[in-house]
Amino acid sequence: MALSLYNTLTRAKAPFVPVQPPVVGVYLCGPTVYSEAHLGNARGPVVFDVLTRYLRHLGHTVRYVRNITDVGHLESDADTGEDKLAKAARAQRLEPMQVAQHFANRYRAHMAQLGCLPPDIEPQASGHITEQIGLVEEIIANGLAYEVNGSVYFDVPKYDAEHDKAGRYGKLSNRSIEDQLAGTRDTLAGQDEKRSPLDFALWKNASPEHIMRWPSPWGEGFPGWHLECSAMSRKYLGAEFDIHGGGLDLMFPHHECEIAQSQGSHSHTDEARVWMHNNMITVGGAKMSKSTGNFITLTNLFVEATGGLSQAYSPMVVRFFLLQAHYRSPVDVSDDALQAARKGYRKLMNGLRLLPKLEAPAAPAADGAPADTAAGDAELTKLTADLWVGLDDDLNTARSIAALFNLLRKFNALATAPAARAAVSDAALHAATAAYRALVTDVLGLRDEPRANAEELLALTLGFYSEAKADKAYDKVDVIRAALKDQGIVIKDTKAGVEWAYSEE
RNA sequence: GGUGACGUGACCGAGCGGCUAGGUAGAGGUCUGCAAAACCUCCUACGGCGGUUCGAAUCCGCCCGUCACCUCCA
Repeated sequence: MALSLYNTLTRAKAPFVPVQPPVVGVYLCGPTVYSEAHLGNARGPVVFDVLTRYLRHLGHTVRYVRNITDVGHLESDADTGEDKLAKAARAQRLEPMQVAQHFANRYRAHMAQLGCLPPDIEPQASGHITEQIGLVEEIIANGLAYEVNGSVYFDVPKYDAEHDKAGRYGKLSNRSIEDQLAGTRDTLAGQDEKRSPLDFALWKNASPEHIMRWPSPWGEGFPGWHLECSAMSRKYLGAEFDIHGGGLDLMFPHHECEIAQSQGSHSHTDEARVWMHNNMITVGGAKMSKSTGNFITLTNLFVEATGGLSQAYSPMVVRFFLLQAHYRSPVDVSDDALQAARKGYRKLMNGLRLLPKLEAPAAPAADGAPADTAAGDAELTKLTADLWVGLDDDLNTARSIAALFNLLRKFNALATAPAARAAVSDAALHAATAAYRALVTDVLGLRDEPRANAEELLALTLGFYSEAKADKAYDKVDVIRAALKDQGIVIKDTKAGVEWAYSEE
C-alpha cells in the first residue's frame, strides 16, 4: 500500500506522488517569535515531523523547510498599527531582533524536546526582504497589485476575475468573494487605501515610529502578512513543490493569499500540490489561543502542574498524546487524557526494552525436531504489516499506534511463554521487532525518557556497598567497586563516610 | 449571515456499508514472599427522529447540541 494524503485543495485523499522524485519539498508555516510557544503551537511541528520522517522512511529525499517569522504581524486591535514584535520589544526595552532571537531559541529547544528533527532550512522573514520585494514587483508587473501612499495591495477582485480557470480567490477555503464582501468588517487600519476590502497588503508603508523597516521601491516599510512564505518557499523549494502544511486557522486568509500571490506572480502555480492542515488543540472545548488567554505554554506544561492539570507532563508524553489522535481531528487537552497517554507511552517504551530479549535465537526444541511456525509466522506477519496501514492512510498515527499495541501484546506473550516463542520463526520475529522499533523511534519519533535519577540510584548502590563492607563481604564490595568504575565513578571511603567522585582516569 | 468540522462506551480516541480498533479506568483469573509488569476473560457505544439498503456508527433528510474560520493565531 502506498501513502495517501488528504489535500485541502481537492478535499480528497489521493496517493502521494512527488513533483520531482526522489526529492520531496515540504514547507510548514512556523511561529511568529514574539512570545512563549504553547501546546497548540506544537501540534503542526509534531505532525509534520512525523510526515517528513515517514517520507524518509519510505525512501524519499526530503527537503523540509520551516520558517521563523521575525517580522511582526500587525496587532489587529492596536490603533497604532504596531506589530507584535515591536510591541514586545518596546515592553521589554529590547531590540526587536533580540526578542525574536530569544523566542526563536526557546522554540527550537522546545521542538527538540518534543523530538522534532530540526528542519533542513529554517529561513527567517527578515533575511528575505529582497526576495519579498521581488515578488511584489512581479505581481505589480502582472497588473494585480497597486501602490497607494508607499503601500502595495493585492487586487483581489481583479485577480479573481482573471483566474477563473486557474482557480478563483477562495479556492482553498471554499469561499466566494461575493460571500466575503457581504461579511467583511472594515476595522483594519489602512482599509481606506484599498480599492476593495478584500485586498490585502503586500507591502506596508512604515509610519515614523515603526521600528522594523526596510527600504523598498515604494519607500521605507515592511512586508505584508502573507508574503514571506510565498517568497521563501519558492526560493528553497521551487515555484511548485510537494506539500505545504500549517494549522487549520491558517487556511484563510494566510494560505489563500499565498496561493493568490503565487498565481499572481510569474509562478502561476498553487505553490504546493498538496495543502495539509492540522486541526486545533482545545482546552475545555475551546481553541487554545494566545489572544484569548486560553492556552498552556510548553514551558509550564513540561515542568509543573498548570492550567488545571494535576502534574507536569514530559515532552514525550505530550508527543504521544498528540499522535494518538488523527491530525485532522480536534484534540481536547485534559488531565485524564494526559494521564492515559502517559501510561500508554510507558507501555510502548517497555515494549522497546523488550525487543533485544525477543531477538535472541529461539531455544532448540527438546526433541530436536524443527517446530512448525507457519501459523505463528502468519499471525506475526499480519500484525507487522498492520503497523503501516494507518500511516499510509493520510498519516493516521492513531491507527498505527493501535497496531503497535496489538503487536506488543503478542511480543509480551512470546517473551513469557516458551511454547508460544517456539511457534514463530526467528526470521518472522526479527522482521516484527525491526518494524516495531522503526515505527516507534524512527517514524513516530518517540524515544525513551529515563525517569530514574542517577544520583539516587548511586546512593542506593553506595548503601549496599557500605553494608557489604560492614559484613566484610569483600567479594560483593569488589563487584560494586568494579561496576561503578565502569560507569566512571570511584568510591571513596572517608572518615566521614562513603562518598563518590568522578573517576579522573 | 457565509464556509467547514464534530457529537462513539467511565475518560481519551480510531472507524469512510457487513468483519476485534487501541489506550486509560473498572471486575475476575493466571503468575507472585510482597508488589509491579505481563498474559487470559469480562463490562459499559455509536446525540435524537425518520429514510435508503438484505444489512448503517458508517449513506440521505430533519432536529438538538458543540466547535472552528471569515481579524493576528499552529
